[in-house]
Parts: sequence; structure tokens; C-alpha cells
Amino acid sequence: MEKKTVTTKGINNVCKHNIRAIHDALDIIGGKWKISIISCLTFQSMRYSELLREVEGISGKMLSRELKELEFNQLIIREVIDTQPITVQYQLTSYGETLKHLTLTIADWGLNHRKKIIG
Amino acid sequence: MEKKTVTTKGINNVCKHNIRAIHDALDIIGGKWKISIISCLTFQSMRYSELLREVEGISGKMLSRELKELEFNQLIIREVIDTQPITVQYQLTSYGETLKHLTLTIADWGLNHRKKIIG
DNA sequence: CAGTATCCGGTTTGATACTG
DNA sequence: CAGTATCAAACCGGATACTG
Repeated sequence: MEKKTVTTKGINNVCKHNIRAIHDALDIIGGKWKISIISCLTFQSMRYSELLREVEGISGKMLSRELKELEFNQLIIREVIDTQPITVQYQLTSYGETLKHLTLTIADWGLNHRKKIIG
Repeated sequence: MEKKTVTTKGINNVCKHNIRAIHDALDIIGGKWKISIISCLTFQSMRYSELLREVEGISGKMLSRELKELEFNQLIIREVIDTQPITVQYQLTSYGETLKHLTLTIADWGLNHRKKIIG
């Protein structure tokens, strides 16, 4: 029951605890493009081809793969619209919207970082 | 000057703008382990071997590689302590500490996510 | 202790061509 | 339009052995 030992253990537990939580989060949103896609859909729902244009650098293969995973994890909904030819609209679920704060936090930091290194 | 056009362009610009910012951020903190390492060092500075224990699953090779990159980007400081044998202490820079909010946000979401899927 | 060097299989990713 | 199939290249990352 020595105080220092208890404190250290306390910190280490918080640390491991957080790492586990981070790991859980990154399992879902940790891909190379997922945060970007979610961020996009935060502003408005979009079609496949729109996302392809908006998410700079992503290939079609990667986009459909990442979308599939996001859908599987119930962060987005895929809606097929019966036009000719068909179009597909992607939108965040309400669960996906719980990531809004997270994506904004990352974007904020990235913006400040760019300011810092580019000046 | 039609209103709808202006609005749409505005949204798209915000979208691309955010994606660029996210991309900038992920360049720095997007590795498999970086957020976890930073989260760890948020609580206290640590030695190499302590990090190896705390960051579950990481290998020595990956840890030193990630630490090198974090140091290069001035998020952490590596301090060699002249014991016998030498020990090395890693700590966040004040710039690295600007990531505190971000890591907590991710950990929070991950925690809630675990609650959701495990119940 | 705190790493580095090497080997090597597995995964990720891009380019391109193709489909309904 | 919204994808899928296939191949090849690049990268990731573990195990092991080694160094100062």
C-alpha cells in the first residue's frame, strides 16, 4: 500500500487502458483513407464518383474496399438509387456521426501542423 | 451567383480543405503505433523498455522505428542517460503535447465503441 | 539496456482492363 | 455509373542474431 507504488500502477493502468481503447478505435477507423471518407460524408452524403473526386489520391479499388468496411461496421449506409444507370449514395449513420468530433479534431491539428511547417 | 451553386462549392471546398488537413495529420501520426506511443507518453515519460511493455503487441524493431519518426517530427525528445548500461528516456515535446486532446478523443471513441459492441 | 542488421513471408496498394 | 478481377510492386513487420 506504499503510495508511490499505487500511483505508478494507477498511471500504468490508465496507460494500458487508453492504448486498448485506441487500438479498438483504430481497428475501425485506422485505414489509410477511412477518416478522410468519413470527414467528407460529414458535410454531405455523396455518390461513389463524388467521393472518388473528393478524396484526393484514392483509387477506385481502395474506395470501394474502405466503403465496404465502413458499411460493415455500421458507420455508413449504402443506398442504391434506381436511375439509369444506377447511382449509389453513401451517407453516415447516426453512429458514424459520433465520429464528427474526432475527424474535426484531427483536421484541426493537421491544419495547425501545416501552418507550423509551411509557415 | 445562384445561391445553390455557391453553397455547394462552399461545401466542397470545406471538404477538400479538411481532407488535406487530415492527410497532413496522418502523415505524422498515422502509423500503426504512433498514437498509442504518444498516448503513453502523455501520462509520463518512459524508457524504451517500458514502452515495449506498455504498447502491447509492438516489436522492438517497430518501436524504435516509430520513435525515430516521432523524434524527427519533433513530437518527442530522446534523452540518453549515462547510467551503466545506458538508459534512454522518451518524453513529449510541448508540440507533442498538442496531440493530447486528439489522443484522448480517439481513446474516448474507442472506449464507447467497445462498450457498444461488447455491451 | 537500447538498439541495429538481415532475412523473408504476408499484406497492401496501384494500374489496368473488364462487367452489368 | 459503380464497381470487380488480376497482376505486380512496394511496404510492413516478425523472428532471430548481433553490437556497444
